[in-house]
Amino acid sequence: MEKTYNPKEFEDRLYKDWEQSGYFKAVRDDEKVPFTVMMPPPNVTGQLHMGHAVDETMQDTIIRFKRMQGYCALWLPGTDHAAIATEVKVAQDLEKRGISKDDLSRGEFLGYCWEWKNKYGERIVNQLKKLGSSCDWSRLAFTMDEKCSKAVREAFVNLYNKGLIYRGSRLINWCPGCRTAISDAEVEYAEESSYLWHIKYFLEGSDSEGLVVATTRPETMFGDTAVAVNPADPRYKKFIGKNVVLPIINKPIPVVGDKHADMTFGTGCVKITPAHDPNDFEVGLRHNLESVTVMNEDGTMNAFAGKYEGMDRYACRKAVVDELKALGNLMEIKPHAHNVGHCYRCNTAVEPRISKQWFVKMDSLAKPAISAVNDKKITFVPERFAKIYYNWMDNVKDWCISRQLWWGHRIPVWYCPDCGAEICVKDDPAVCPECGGKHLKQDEDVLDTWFSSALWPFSTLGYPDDTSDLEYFYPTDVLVTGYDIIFFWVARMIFSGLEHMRKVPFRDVLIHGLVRDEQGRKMSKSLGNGVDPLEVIEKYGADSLRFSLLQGVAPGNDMRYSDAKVEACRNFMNKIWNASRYVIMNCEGRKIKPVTEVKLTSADKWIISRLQAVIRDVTLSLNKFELGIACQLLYDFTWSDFCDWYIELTKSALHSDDADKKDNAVSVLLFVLENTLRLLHPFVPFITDEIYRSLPNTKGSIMVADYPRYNSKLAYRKEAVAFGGVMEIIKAIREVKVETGCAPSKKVSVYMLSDAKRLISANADCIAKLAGAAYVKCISAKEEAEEKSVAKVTSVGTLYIPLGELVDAEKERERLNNELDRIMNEIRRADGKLNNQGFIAKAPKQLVEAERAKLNTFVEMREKIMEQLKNL
RNA sequence: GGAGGUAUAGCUCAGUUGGUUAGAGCGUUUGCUUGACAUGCAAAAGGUCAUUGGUUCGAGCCCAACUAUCUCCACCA
Repeated sequence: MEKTYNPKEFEDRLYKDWEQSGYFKAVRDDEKVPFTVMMPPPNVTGQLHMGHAVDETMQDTIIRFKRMQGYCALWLPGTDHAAIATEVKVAQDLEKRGISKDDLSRGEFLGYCWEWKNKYGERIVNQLKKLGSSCDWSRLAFTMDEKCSKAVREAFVNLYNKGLIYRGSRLINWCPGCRTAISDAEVEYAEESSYLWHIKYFLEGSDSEGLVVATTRPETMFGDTAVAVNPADPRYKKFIGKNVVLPIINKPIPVVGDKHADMTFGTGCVKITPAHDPNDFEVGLRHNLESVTVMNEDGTMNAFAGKYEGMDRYACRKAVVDELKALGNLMEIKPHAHNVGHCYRCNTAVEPRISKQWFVKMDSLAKPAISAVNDKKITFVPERFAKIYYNWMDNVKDWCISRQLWWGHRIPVWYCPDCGAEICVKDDPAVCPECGGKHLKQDEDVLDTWFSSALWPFSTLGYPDDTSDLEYFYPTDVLVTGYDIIFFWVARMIFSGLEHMRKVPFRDVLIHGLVRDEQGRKMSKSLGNGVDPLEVIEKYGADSLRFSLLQGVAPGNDMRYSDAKVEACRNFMNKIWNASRYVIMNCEGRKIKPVTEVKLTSADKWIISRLQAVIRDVTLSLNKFELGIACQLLYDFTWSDFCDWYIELTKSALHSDDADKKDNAVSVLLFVLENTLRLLHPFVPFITDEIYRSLPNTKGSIMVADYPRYNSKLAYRKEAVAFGGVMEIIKAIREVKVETGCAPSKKVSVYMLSDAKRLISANADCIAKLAGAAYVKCISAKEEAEEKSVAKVTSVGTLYIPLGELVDAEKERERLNNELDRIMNEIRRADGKLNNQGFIAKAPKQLVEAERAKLNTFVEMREKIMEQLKNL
């Protein structure tokens, strides 16, 4: 083995080997319990970022853990077509190549999309492999592949036939620059300083009385079909039901009473333009108002604007204001700051526009989806995210599922121009089933991306067919994803699963946070602060990246990425590497025995007991999805307990001439190391397998080894606690050396006055080795120690170290007094607790006992220290 | 406007049914080529756990209020 850990040497090689071995494949096995994870399909818009790396690492860790535990573990990978995002990317890419989307037919454009998908889909798969993802590649899915498309058709037609899908008019966001509808998520709001124009609309038949409306958009007045006032507003109550006259075009419109009008804002009167404002649209529906669209698709005014027809909306605004001023209708202009939506792509101000769209009725779907979480059929981890889910589900509106795009699942509805029929069927119809007409035209729109991703947990397993896989692997077990898509995706999977499968899609939803940059900012393209996981892997190795993304992270919390963290993890990998190197080197020519046949030293019993505790705690943590805690447990055990203590403790045996002792030591070392590697494998798969394969007592890959199980027979509680005393002595000797300025290289003599003579004698060699002593000798009276000794009191006895000239009575007194202060504090604290009647009466007995024992030890130590002080 | 998060060592963060002397990494100080590892070892400094109350025998943890900060949703005629 090389002296330093070099992941590049083995990561790719091991991954190929895993793939060839078929370990990733999940085949139904009725002897085993299934455990299923569906990978949230990354968009094929580009490449994976750090957020994906966290998501995939968590899933891989869980699936590897379950696989080792003997479950039939399926992790199903895939990618998402990401309708609008991809379409925009492809169009941009074509533009760079000098091709305009406008010059292409639908079919031609889709050809380019598939080209794009193949390229980036493959790139994503390669990145997933670099991370070590153990997913079943034979099942790799894509939201637009045949399987998923069939599921989409089925789901759509079923909902349609149930009357849960309908077509209706709605106000949508329209980008006059791109001349396309864009979704709410693609609108970016920015504050703009503008004006609030107060315009007087005269009462019909009056040239003095009227209502003053306040508006930020005077140019839309041609589309006004009412003026609204609050029905509770005493100022305007009397106007409700009367008509006012629109200036310029002199059109009478009614005054309606509607709660939308805020009495405290502006003048309290608001003009209602249902075709150009979402709120006004709602008001229009409530009062049966006409909608008048006054603009063309490109943002210029249309014929309803009369003489302004053809003028740009902003030029028109200015002109209208001027004219109103001239007419005497403009009462006031107030500066006003407000948010204006802009197209995320071309930054043009978005224009609300009425259009016909397809919707899913949400009422009947939402109810069971809410109950499923309420009834704990689905659990969010951490629990608080259930609130976010409820918050959205409780207020959910009908879901607009049509998009004016080309890339996506085309809506399976055909229109017959001959008889006017609307046909929704699973298979493309050749003729109109109503009239036999042959001129059927399919709806031009495609479905919202989330419509297909909502079916992901079952479309990938064969739905709508009744497959054996679907029966075995569905419902899936845990869904791992970021909190940012709880409502976009998680919620939709839940109601879709319940609707189409009659079963929840997963039992647990494990939510993680965002990865931010070192300054805590969101990683984004525009800031250019994104970190490419591949570059990190190249520099530090996949295991280091994986460990750094899991360690020290609480579920659901955001985390910051920093090179320093990955570097620290790389150092940990190096530690594992070198500890293993040490163990393997020492195995040479030794007889390896099962630990049950080894005569165990107290150090052996201590480390084996610690190992059992770690096995128990790591397994518990993993079952609760507390990956960060599990990592910390393993980190501390491996570095501190195993490397810093146990390996050092074995050195005196390994450097001795006693072959039997050496065999024993190596056997225990190997046992602990091998278990540790198996514990670590789900987190850091590469390094653990690489080492595992070179251990003398293993064969095959660690991937398919059993996950360690807690064994109470190997938990030597008493001995492990007693061994703590040995460690305390070692630390005490080291402290004395530092405190007295004794050269670390000087081998001191140590005399122990203690009741635990057997323990100390048995470990005298180890203590000497680790503390840098010549020897450790037990004595029965302090007089047996040499004069001019420094004394140190521990909970297992007093130790004396003769240091001759280095002993400075003054310094010694100070040191002992400091020590005494500390002990006195402890005594006061424990005393206070034990004198508290409430504590004695109500605290658990064990705790009270422990406190008593502690107090006794401290009191003993105090006596000894005071005696030392007297002797000085 | 609505919902939610966070506040613990100089920095980044753990701390999950409330119970040892509140931990880790990085950084800092001191000393070490200690036959696996300087990507290392040893020793140490550094915290009134944002603030104020409350519940409890006992609070970093539970409750209330307050301050700061971040995020999401809705949206401002």
